[in-house]
Amino acid sequence: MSEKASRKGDKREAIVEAAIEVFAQKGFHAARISDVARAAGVADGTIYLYFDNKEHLLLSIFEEKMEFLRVGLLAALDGVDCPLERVRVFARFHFDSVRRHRAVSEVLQVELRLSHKFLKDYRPEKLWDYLRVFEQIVREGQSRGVMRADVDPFLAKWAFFGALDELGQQYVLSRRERISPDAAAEQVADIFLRGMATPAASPR
Amino acid sequence: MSEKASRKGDKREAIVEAAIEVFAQKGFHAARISDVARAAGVADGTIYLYFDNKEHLLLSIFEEKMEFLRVGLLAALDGVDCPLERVRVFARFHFDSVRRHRAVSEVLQVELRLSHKFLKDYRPEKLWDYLRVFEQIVREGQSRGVMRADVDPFLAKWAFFGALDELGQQYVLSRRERISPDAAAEQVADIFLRGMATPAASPR
Amino acid sequence: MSEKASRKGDKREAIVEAAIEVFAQKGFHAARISDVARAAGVADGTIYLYFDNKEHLLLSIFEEKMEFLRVGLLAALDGVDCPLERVRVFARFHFDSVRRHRAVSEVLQVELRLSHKFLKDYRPEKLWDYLRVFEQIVREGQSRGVMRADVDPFLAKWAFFGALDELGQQYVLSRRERISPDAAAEQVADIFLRGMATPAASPR
Amino acid sequence: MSEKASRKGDKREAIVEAAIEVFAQKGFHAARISDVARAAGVADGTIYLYFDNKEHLLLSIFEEKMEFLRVGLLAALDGVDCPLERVRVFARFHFDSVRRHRAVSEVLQVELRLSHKFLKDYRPEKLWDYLRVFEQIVREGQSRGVMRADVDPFLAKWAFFGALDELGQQYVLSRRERISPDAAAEQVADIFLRGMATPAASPR
DNA sequence: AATGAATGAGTATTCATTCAT
DNA sequence: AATGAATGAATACTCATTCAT
Repeated sequence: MSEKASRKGDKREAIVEAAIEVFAQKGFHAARISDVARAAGVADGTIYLYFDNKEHLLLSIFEEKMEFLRVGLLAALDGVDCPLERVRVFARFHFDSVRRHRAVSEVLQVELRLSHKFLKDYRPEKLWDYLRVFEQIVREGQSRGVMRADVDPFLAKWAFFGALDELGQQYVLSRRERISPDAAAEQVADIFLRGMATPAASPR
Repeated sequence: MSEKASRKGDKREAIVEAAIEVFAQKGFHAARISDVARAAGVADGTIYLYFDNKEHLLLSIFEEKMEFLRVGLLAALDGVDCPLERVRVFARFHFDSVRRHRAVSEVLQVELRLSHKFLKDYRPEKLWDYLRVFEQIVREGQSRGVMRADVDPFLAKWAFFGALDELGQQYVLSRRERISPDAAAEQVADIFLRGMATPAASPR
Repeated sequence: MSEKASRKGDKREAIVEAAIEVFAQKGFHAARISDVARAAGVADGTIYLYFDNKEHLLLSIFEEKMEFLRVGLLAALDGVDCPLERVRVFARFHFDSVRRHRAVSEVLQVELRLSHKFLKDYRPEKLWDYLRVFEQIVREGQSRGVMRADVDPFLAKWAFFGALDELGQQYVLSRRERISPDAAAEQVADIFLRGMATPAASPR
Repeated sequence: MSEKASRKGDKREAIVEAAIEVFAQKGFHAARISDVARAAGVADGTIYLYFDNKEHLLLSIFEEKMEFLRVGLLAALDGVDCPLERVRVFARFHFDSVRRHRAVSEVLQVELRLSHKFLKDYRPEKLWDYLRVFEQIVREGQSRGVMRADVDPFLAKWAFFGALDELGQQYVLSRRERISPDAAAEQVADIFLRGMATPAASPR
């Protein structure tokens, strides 16, 4: 990779990281492009060489970080065979990511929801990819007979994500650490695991 | 009630209902005060006789509708004794409300989150009141021995709300009716009910 | 005078006095009609029964207080024969009025100048009447030979008023009492008196 | 000076000059920022690159023009030794400036007073600098024995300025030229000169 | 005469985006 | 590629005034 290309990558990366910090701190709407530019050490106009507009910058963060999350999730699940156990690993991985990348999580969970585009027009394929992993776990659990056949994988997927995301939000937004990510992971895992397991497979 | 008082109430009510429709349709940010005023059949300035500013109008909708929701919930729960059954009634009531008051739900679930103030500064006491009902159900279930003692009522509450809210959002935002509120209610109820029940109390 | 008429006068008077206080305190522009109404103990609309509009209220204050000032000036000058001495009495009377009616002075000197209408369109006849007294003093002084014939009474009048008004403003606006109204009166009187006197009539 | 610097200076200068014309013609309050922008040939937003807000623009005009005035005054006084004569030169210079920069004078004398901030909060140091020249003339005249020792330089300064300013206002605001700046200068000079001179130094 | 709820015109300011250099 | 000065659209809010009661 040439020096120039390297610099190019650096600059784009600097903007993304600066944007995450600025968006997490001030919120997407209150954050000005010039704030991000200053934090990234570039000129305002430079941002537009890498991103179409302010919203696209937010969406790029979303896409890249969700993909990063999905890859990490697959790695965490690697070697875990039992579908019930995989549910627990999923929950643990999610809350662990929230804890380790707090600013990123705040942007993903809070600011991204603010984007009307995201909610109404944008199709968050990367989120769907991430959650499809859960859906697969359920289907596998059902075919193995450890999860109830009358669980709707599609609905369960959104319910599971809602639970993770809401607790993640409460964790990120609460200054006082009223929520332990570890405890949250186990609680959500316990509930969904037992909630979806067949009586035979259910832990006592 | 005197003619005057009646009219006065009507005007405020008209503004609130108009705001719900306009916010649901155009989104809080895109909605202009003059849009709300026109829809309510009042002058722009009149809105400021009843609400401090645009954001306060949104928050007022939240407060009033959440309170309405909580009262309805208590009525729905009235006469249902078993804590496990009460969880199911809660879920059913929630999705029923979403279906019946779609615009309100869209504002509460989607547009409200646009408000940075709501997310960062505002303390949504009315939401907490609504969810506290669930927390009480869990505590009662635990003292009756039908719910596991190692369920954390606080965490379970937010997980439950996250599941309800996420599915509610998917329902409200999806134009194609991929999600049936009835099915969603039963799924969430099933999962949480079984997920929190003691083995003895768990349905087979 | 009937009770009703009396009340009517009282209400108008209350508005005028309230307006003087409010205008002096907050400034004409920053003062809201509702501020004046509250201070006067009447409804907003009531003010419009007595005054055409906000500006007219200010102008009415000006007219009435300037007339009051002119009458007081004539009384103060009564019995003072020597034109040079009359100049001194004028200066003393002016600063004495400023001191005794500070709020009124602030409105007259400061806020009134803010009225574009006053400066561009409005013809402040009452001010002219007040200052015409000075012009007459000069003319009398000239015909008696105690004031120089090459003094232009018209120009001298405005110069004299400018001096009085500027010092009055400095007095009213300075929180720290850097200016003594008494000293100011004597200084202005001394300068104009000697400045306009013939060498023969000039005090040594 | 580089091309860039030149253009940059031009743009700011263009805004200042445009503002003077627009403020003089329509008045500060009636003038819209977009009026100034159009007159200056720039976009509305550009004005905010150089000035914090509308009021700051007015104050900047004041500062710059008062400084310009003071420098010109010192040049006019250069070589004039006698304090009494310097008073006359001051008066002539002032009215000459008013005549030659009518729009500037109108803004300084009339529109500036519209600013509540100017009157109540702002400390017009540049005006003080300008008038301090007069105060120095008086002190010098006293130490040379050509001006009465009982003249208060501070009070005389404000009286003198009041006279100049009031006549300047009457000149600027009167469409019909009822006031000759030359005559006004001589009148004010004559009165203050004789009014402050010692009997020995007083012109016959 | 008095009220005060309702009106709605009017505008400074922000900031994402562009583009000449 | 990078800059950053310049642009200009877009809108919540105020408050003098009105008028039905």
